Amino acid sequence: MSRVVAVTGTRAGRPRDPRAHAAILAAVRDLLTTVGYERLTIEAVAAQAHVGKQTVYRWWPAKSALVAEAALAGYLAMPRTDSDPTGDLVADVRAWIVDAYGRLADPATVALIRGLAAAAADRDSDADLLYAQITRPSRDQLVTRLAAGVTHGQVDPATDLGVVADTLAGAVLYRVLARRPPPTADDVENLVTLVTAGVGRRTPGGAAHAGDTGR
Amino acid sequence: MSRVVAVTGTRAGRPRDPRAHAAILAAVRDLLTTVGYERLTIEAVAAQAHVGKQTVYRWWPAKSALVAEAALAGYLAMPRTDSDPTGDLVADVRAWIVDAYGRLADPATVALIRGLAAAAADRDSDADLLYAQITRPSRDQLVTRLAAGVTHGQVDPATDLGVVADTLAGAVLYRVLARRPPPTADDVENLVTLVTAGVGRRTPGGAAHAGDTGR
Amino acid sequence: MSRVVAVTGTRAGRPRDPRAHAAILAAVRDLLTTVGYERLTIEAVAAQAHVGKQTVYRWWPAKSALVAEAALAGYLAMPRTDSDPTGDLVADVRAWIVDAYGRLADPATVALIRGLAAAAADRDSDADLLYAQITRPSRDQLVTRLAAGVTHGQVDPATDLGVVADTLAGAVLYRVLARRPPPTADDVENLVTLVTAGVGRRTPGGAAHAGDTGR
Amino acid sequence: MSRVVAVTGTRAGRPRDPRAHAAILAAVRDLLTTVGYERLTIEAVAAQAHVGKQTVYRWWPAKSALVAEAALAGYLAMPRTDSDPTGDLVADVRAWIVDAYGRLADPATVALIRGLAAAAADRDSDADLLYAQITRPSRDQLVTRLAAGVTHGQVDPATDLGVVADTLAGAVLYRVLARRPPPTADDVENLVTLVTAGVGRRTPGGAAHAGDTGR
DNA sequence: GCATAAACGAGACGGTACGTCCCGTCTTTGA
DNA sequence: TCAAAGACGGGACGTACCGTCTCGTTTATGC
Repeated sequence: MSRVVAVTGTRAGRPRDPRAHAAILAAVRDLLTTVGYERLTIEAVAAQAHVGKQTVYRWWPAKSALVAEAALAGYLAMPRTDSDPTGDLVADVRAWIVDAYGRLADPATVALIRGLAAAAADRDSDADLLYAQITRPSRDQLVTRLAAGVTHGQVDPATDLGVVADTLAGAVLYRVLARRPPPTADDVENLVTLVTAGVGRRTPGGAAHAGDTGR
Repeated sequence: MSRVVAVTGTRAGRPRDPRAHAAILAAVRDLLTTVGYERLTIEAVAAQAHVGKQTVYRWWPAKSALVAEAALAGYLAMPRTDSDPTGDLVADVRAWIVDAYGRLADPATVALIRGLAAAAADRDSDADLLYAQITRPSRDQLVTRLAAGVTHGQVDPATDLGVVADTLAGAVLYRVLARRPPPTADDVENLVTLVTAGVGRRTPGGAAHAGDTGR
Repeated sequence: MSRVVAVTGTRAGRPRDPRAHAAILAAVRDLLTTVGYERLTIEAVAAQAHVGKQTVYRWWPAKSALVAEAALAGYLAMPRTDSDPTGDLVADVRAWIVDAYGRLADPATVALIRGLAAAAADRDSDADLLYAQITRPSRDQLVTRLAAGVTHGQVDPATDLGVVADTLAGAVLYRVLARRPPPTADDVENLVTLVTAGVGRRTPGGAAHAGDTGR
Repeated sequence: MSRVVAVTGTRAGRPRDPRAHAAILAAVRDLLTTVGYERLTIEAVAAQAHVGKQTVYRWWPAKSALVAEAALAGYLAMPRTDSDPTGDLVADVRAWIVDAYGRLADPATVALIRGLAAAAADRDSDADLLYAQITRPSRDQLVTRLAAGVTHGQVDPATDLGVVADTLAGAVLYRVLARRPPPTADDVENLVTLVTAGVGRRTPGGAAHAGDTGR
């Protein structure tokens, strides 16, 4: 019957069980890989995690949020962190592209990305947050490499590196969603060429390059 | 998506009612716009179209097929057909990009694209078909313009135009799915620069970029 | 798409399946007997009847309604119809009481009566209807016998037979609900005496009998 | 219903809070009146009493026990204790009946009785205990009055007063559960007649009624 | 014409999952 | 040790849709 509220910040009541939390996210990842986003049900998640449905609903408002957190909680294969920029722009861009497509060899990663795409379609509020989270680490890595290119004089300083990174990330995502076959070595090389040429130093005052003069 | 009718003679029985067919597709488009793919139900489609559920199931096997046909049956805003290549590569690419983003001003178009993305995530079988249908008209138009660029000597003949078109389409699709704000004039210009520079004539025999020559 | 309404009274759509209807009521009776009203769940009813939950909810608004119909649909053991009034008031009343208590030997009957009591507690609207249905056949039979008693001059014509019948029915119901042990022969005899004496011919103008004079 | 406390010395630890105890019972009575037994939940009781659920479960094993104690802890309107037998059998019986029905004017009393009936239906173990507790004070009072009638020669000494009292109590309970409208003055009078006549002095050695005497 | 056949609106069917409520238990902080 | 708070695994609730299955009705072909 005491109505005194604790002064300290720790709330009364049983604290959240981290094991349940982790089991739920693991179940989401498994089910996403096996049955896909549309056929993933919260009922199945709870069952597989040996958890009451209410425990899921207590912490996540919707299936999309669940998938989002599962993806962001370290279950999404991340870019290799050990490949630092070499200073060779072409090699660096090629390495990034190869790495990005390479990670798509893991079915769980592909399933998570597709799930996130579907989740984003369901969550107006933070769709761009979700996409940012998916692509940011990769994107930042690419931006770093391009910035090194600027330093080495291989990349035009006027280039908006963000636009380049987003475009490349979009191209990769597109292949995943459209379920295109993995790119061939030629495809990769063409993409490398497009990007490296596209960001190369340009004559001041003109948006186009030497080809313009051939007109 | 609808059942193929035998070429040899018309079968007996009441023929398919085209009014019901159209009403269903219209209901799909409306519901996609208002509630989105995930919350679109066949029950609601049938109710809104004043049609029995069986009439829907008779002609479409799944929700994704319904959405696909709704998108392909003229409900998806198509690229303007009246803008022929001018021969000015920069202007042509810019026109294409502006046109592509411009069509996204229609909420119904955006809803259909998102719906198709979700449907494709659910249907391995025809994901690339769906994406091809969404992006092909646009994509072909861009390829045509780039090919004109080749003719005019503005585009390197070695360029794989398909890769360029896919990359640009992916970048646009990415912005739609991620619900990014509409691109600014600067964004567009940066994208134009990236692409036009990327496809420009290069020194033969090398993947090296324009910057190489300027050094 | 035709909007013409049929002239006939038969509604469109698939008609109600009487087999599902019967299976549900049978399941209710079984479960009522085995687990009792409180632990009877609609989920279990549907499962046992091999029926979808919605089919139950489509026709019955609540568990209480379900139990009510199960009881009234012939699943409640009824009074023997072959025992006509003999004209001997004491024998007739005794026969009625013995019969009433005898029917309580069937566990299903007892379970149904208890379930109806609980259901009536849940259904303000028609609790007295429910009780009337439970007790009416018995009650009417008793009223018939007492009426014969009036004809034979054994029962005071001023007696409100309904009050008598309700009182006796209430006494029986009370024993069921209170789970009293079955009445002994003496109990029955005492009850017979109470009633037969209570309805006996009285001197006109007075509510009480000879005992009054002792005052 | 609450746990028995050892007589030998007070145990260590915080003593039971009587305010919580009382608040719980009050909440039970309120909820029983407002929502009824079926929709009364322990969760709601705890919330309304500003008490933790565990505090309820610590002292009461089940909803029925809670309702039982609420009824017995002075929340059930009791018979008036100031009306002693006058020696006038008819007046005494009439007073008892009027008093019994009069107490049913209080909605909380009616709700408690209905709740107890439902609880008893759910708990084989103490159904008769519950009923005894509800009806005993009333019942005993009636037996006392009838016993006075025996003394005054108005009641046949062979009468089993318990059977009479139970029958009358059952009749009253029946009206409550069946939600019959309050009895009219005529109904009361008829019931008084039935009982007073039924228990009146009879000719020795026969179960026959007053009418037998040919009067 | 008149049978046959298919499509139609309607809606009941056996099911699955939804998101919520409550069960009875457990685990924390605080008195 | 009791109490308030509140998370936990679990079960049932009543609802929404799924995809299927009758119904009566409508609209065509073909005998």
